[in-house]
This record gives sequence, structure tokens and C-alpha cells, in this order.
Amino acid sequence: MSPRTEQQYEDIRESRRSAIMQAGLEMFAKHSIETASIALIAQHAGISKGLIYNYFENKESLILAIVMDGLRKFTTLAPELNGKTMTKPEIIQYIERTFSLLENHVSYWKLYFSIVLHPAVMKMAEPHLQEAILPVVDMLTGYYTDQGVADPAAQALFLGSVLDGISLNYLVNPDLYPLQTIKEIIIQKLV
Amino acid sequence: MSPRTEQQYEDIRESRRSAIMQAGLEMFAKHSIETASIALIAQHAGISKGLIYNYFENKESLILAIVMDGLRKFTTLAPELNGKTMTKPEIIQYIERTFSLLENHVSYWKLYFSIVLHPAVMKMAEPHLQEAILPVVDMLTGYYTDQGVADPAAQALFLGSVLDGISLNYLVNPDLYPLQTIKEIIIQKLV
Amino acid sequence: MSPRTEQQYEDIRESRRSAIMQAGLEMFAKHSIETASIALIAQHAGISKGLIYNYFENKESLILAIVMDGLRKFTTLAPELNGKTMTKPEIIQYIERTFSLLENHVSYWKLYFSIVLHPAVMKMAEPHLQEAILPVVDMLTGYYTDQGVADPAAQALFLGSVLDGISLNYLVNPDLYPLQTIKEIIIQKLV
Amino acid sequence: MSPRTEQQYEDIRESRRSAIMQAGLEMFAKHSIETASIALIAQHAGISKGLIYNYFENKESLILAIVMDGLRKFTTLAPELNGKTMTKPEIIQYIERTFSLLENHVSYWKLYFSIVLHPAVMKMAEPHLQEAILPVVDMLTGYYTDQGVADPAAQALFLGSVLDGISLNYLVNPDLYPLQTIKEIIIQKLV
DNA sequence: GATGAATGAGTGTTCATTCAT
DNA sequence: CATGAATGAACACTCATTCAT
Repeated sequence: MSPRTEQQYEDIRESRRSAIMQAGLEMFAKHSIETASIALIAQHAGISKGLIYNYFENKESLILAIVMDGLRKFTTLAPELNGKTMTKPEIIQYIERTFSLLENHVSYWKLYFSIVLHPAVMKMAEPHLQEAILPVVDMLTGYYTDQGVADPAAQALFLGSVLDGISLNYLVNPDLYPLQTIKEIIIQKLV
Repeated sequence: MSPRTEQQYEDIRESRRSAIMQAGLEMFAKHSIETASIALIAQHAGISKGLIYNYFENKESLILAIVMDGLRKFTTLAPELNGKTMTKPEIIQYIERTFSLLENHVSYWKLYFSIVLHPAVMKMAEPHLQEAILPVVDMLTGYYTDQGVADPAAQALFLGSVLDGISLNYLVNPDLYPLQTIKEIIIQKLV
Repeated sequence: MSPRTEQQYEDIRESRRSAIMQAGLEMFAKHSIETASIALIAQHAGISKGLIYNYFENKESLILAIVMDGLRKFTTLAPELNGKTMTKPEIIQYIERTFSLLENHVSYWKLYFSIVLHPAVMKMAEPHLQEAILPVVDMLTGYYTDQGVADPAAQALFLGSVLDGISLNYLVNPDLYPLQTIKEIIIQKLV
Repeated sequence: MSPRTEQQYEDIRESRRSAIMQAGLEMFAKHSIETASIALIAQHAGISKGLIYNYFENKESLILAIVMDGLRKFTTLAPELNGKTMTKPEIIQYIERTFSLLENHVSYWKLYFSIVLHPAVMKMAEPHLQEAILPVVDMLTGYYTDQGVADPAAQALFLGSVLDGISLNYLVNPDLYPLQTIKEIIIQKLV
């Protein structure tokens, strides 16, 4: 008789929103950002097309929300430094966590790369990507500065690029890429 | 006013085909594979839409042709080995050539990555990509075997991944990425 | 905390219904019949979408109710004649009342005209419009018959058309249209 | 074998464009601007939806083109004055021409009114409407100035409003409205 | 070889309406 | 009485592809 309570509505919205983002992530990763239609995502989520627009203003907003959500997972990997710089065990742990994240969220990382390379979408996501990546780069730069290497910023950028390249190759064929062996090579050569 | 010779027709066809591929490459890189329409490519090439179908069966074929063409440029970078393995100067030269190619064909490499990440197109291009990359991986594996490292195949794969990662980061922002400094780091650490 | 009486329920219903119609009128006039959505009207009235359907069967019924309500305001302008015909002061007063109504209900009259011109809605509203306008036309015809003009019915129709035309032009730009001057011209020329 | 000549393409385009505008006019007048869909217009014109977009950028452009076309017919009604003012026979002839135009283009004038009253569309068409109407108002003002009436501008505006009102009432029910009789009343009372 | 008019399936998005609560 | 999540049909618009010339 009475309408649902505020809390009930909130719960419904939260779980639906999550489900749509999950379905979106899977379809975007499987098909590509343009090829995965809203209709397909809706079907995959088991809801009507129209409902997606009850939760996201448009396709772009949905993509951005997915990216931001994934980015949050990424940024929480870094240890709390509180002004100190990283120790060697910490950076090793950070690399290992990055690889775990990669293995546990293959779909998200596929999406991440397709966005980084997609001219239109990148324009929209880049500010947020930069914001998320900057503290990581700073952290790595601080580490290499402590190590006394010649050009710490370039060294940090290099490590970042290496992690990207490995991620990319791993994602193209997760089953065949020897991620563990590669991880050991990184730690041995670059840390 | 005599009719054109067979050879002349052949030349016209070849140069038209080339122009279409060039226009396609530029538009695919600037917009994205889905966003760049056949109409746009035709306009960019200064010809009619219909004519493109006189040279390529469909959009997919055009993309594949562009990729194969770029891949050919990539595979000819490797030195002629004739059964021998690479020397250190040769591998350094190979890395330098790779970077030159990158700097001279930014558009192509953007396209290359967007294809590698694009699920639908990749299915079509992957066999050819593998075929092109295999001899390079073999070559690098041979080099690391000579060096006596523990796992030469993994080491070769690692170097390939690193080159990919650097290419990717360079392409996202070619003006800001310190490609020369990074190159020196690679040679120092990985060769 | 006793339950509401029948009368209280009735009052709530009546005031809600009124508020919805007011919000509808404003939104239909501001946007247009098709562009003003039920969601917008609900928002403007400060209620939920669903509640509108508790008071009106559908969008069309809401429009019709608004039109009928406005029409009632219009028909009550005419003086009580009780079988007599209008005098000159009465017709002048009638014209002045019409213009006052126009100035006081700009939004309604915009809606009125958009409905008159709207093929689909008109089919639905026309019988009611005719029914409301007929006595006015009869009244004017009676007046012109008394004046002994050649074709009193045409004269009455003419005055009606003139009032429509002035209303239309006034509504398109209420601030710039010299309604008072125009009123004087009507009285001078047509009464 | 060879493609069509420029002239042939031009002819095709011209006749198709006309046909689309004609179909658009009819459907917009019959259903209303929002209710008449592009699909309906295409069907009425016997072509595909997509083709309309080969000739008009979007629905708005099609509407605007139809309005401008109709407006041109309207503005060519006025006599060539070359700085002189209108004589009484000329203004009578102008009014008669206006009514003929009305009778011959009922659909167009329905559309005209629906546009004038449509908030969104009006914003787009208003500058053009004003531009077209201004010289007519000036012409009428000149005439009344010659006649020595008290407020010639208001008088001209009044005549314009009257013509609008008559048009409106005529269009609502062309078969029953006594246009000829009304015309005589106008000439007798307002000229 | 070359053109561009034409098609039609597909896209993102909107919105009146329903209904469980 | 009142809510807003949910639906689905409809819409404007795009684009790879075909084909008469």
C-alpha cells in the first residue's frame, strides 16, 4: 500500500547500478566500446534498454563510471607512505599487487587499454586517468631518487611503461603469457 | 589518345589503392576504427565512396590490408641473419630502428594498438600478427640464448612487452614522452 | 490521529487535481504538448509521475481537462441575456473582458491555440470547443441582427476571427503588442 | 558505364528535394511537427528514411526549408512599389491575392501557424518570419499614413492580425468558412 | 574505372504508462 | 493515497554497402 522506504529505493538503485556496470564492463571488454550496444548490455544484464538511462545519463557516462570504478581499485594498491619513500620490499609488493589485480580483472584492463587508445573516449577520461596515475608515478620517482639513479623520473616512467606493456601482452592471451616468470625478471632487472 | 596500356592501368590501380590505404590509416588513427566512416575516408582520399569497394571488398578488408602493410614495414627491420644469431650491436641497432619506425609512423602504430585491443578485428588480424612477430621473437630468443641467461624465451618475450609498453605510452602523448632517454635505459638494462 | 473524513479526502483530491492541471498548463505552454513530458509536469507539481495517473487516465485526458477548464473561464465572460439581445455597452464590455482574460491567462491561450492547430488533439477537443463557442457566436449574431447589418452571421464570425487573430499576435509577443490601441480600433470599426 | 553527368545528378537532387519537401509539408500539416516522423514522411514520399538525410541535415532543417519555401510564395504577393505607396485598388488586390494563396495552400498555412505557436520551432524560424513580414507591415503602414488615420502603425498591425485570425478560422474548417463574404467585410470596413 | 543516389538495419535515447510496494 | 523502478515502442539519425549510369 505505502511506497517503499527511502532505504529500500536506495538499495534497489545501488544493486541495479552495480549490475549495469558489471554487464557494461563485460560487454565493452568483449566487443569494444562502440560495438557493444546499450541494447546488448541491457540484455546481458537482464533488463530493458530504457532502464539503463534511469541510472546513467548516456553511454559515455556509463563508460566513465566503469573506468572510475576500476581506477579506484588501481589507486588503492599503493601503500600508505605518509611522506616517506618506498622501501624495496614495498615496491616489490606493489608490483605483485598490480599483477594480482591484472589477473583478477582481465576485463577491466582490456577496457582500460581500449580507452587509452580511443581518441574520443580518452578526451573524456584522460583528466581522471592522469589524476589517478600521477601519485603512482611520484611514488616510483621517489623510490628511484632514493636509489640514486641518474634520471629517476625517466626510470619511473620506464617502469610504468614496462608494466603497461606486460599487461597488454598478457591480456591479449592470458592463458599463454608466463606472468610469474616475467614478474621475476622485472624485480631482478628494474628494482 | 591511344588507349592506356595494361601497365598504365596497373599503375593507376596501384596508386589509387595506396592512396585509399593512406587515407584509411590516417582516419582510423584520428577517429577510431568504428568512428571513421567509409564516406570520411573517401572524402579524405578525394574519391567517391563507391570506388573504395572497387579496391577493397569491405571495410574489414581495408583495415586488414592497412595492418598487413604496416606489419611488413615492421618485419623488414630485422637484420638478415642467415642462420647466425644476433650480436649485441645488431640488437641495439634493431631497437633503434624500431624507435625510428615508431616516430615516423605514429598513426600506424596507434592503429596497430587499437587493433590489438579490438576484439572483433583482432580475431581477423591475429594469425597474421603472430606470423609476423614470431621470427622476431625467435631472433631475440636466439640472442638471449647466446648470452646464457636463465630463461631466454621469457627474456625475449619480456623485451617485446617492454617495447610494446613504451610504444603505447609514447603514442598517447608523443610530444612529452622522453623516448631517447628511455631508449638508453633499455639498452643499459636489458641488452 | 483519527482517519481523515470523506470531506478531507475530497479536498485533498480536488487541490491535487488542480495543482496537476496548473503545472500541466504551464509546461504545455512553455514547451509544447509533445515536448512537455509527464515526468516534467510531475516534477513541476512536486509529485511523482505515477500520481498523475491517479487523477487522469492519460496525457490526453489531462490536456482535455485543462482545455475544458480554460474554456469554462471563457464562456462565463458573456453576460446573462435571458432571451434578450446585447446592447452596445454590453458588447463593448464583453470585448474588454475578453482582452482582460487574455492578459491574465497568457499561458492558457497559448495552449488553446496550439490545440486548435494540433490535428490529433483537435479531433478530441473540437466538439467541446464548438459547443463552448456556439452560444457566443449566437450572441454576437443577435447583436448584429439588431443593428440591421446585411449578413449578421458573417459579421459575427468576422468579429470572432478578428479576436482570434489579435489574440494570436498578442501571444506571440505580449510585451510589444499594443493591445489597448488595437482594442479601440475594434470598438470603433466593428461595433 | 560512365557516371551520370553533373547535370543529371543536379536534376535528380532537385526533384527529390522537392518531393521530400512536399511530403514533409503534407505530413507536418496533417499530424503536427512532432507527430509526423521522418519515417512517415519517407514512406509518404516513397523513399527510404536514410535518403532524407542525404538532402536535409536533420528534421529541423527540413522544416525550416519548407517554411522558407512557403514564405517566398507569400512575399512575392506584394506589388512592386519602388518607393511609392499603395493605392486602394492595390491594397484590395493584395488582400484578394492573400486569400487566393490561402485557398491554394491550405496545408502550408496550417504548418505556418503550427510553427508560429510552437515554442521550440519558432525560435528557429522567427528571424526569417520577421524578415518576411516586415516589408508587408511597412507597406500597409504607408497606405494608412496616406489615408490620414490616427495611428497608421497600429492600423496596419490590426489589419495583419485580422488576416491572421481569418486564416486561422478558415484553416480549421475550410469547407464551412464563408471566405468570400468575410473578404468583402474586410474591404468595406478596413480599407 | 568512377560516381553518388539509394537502401535498410542498426544506434543511442526518450517517454507514456504500469505496477509492486 | 503515493512512489519511482521498470518496460517497450517509438524516434531521429548514421553508415556500410549496392547499383544504375
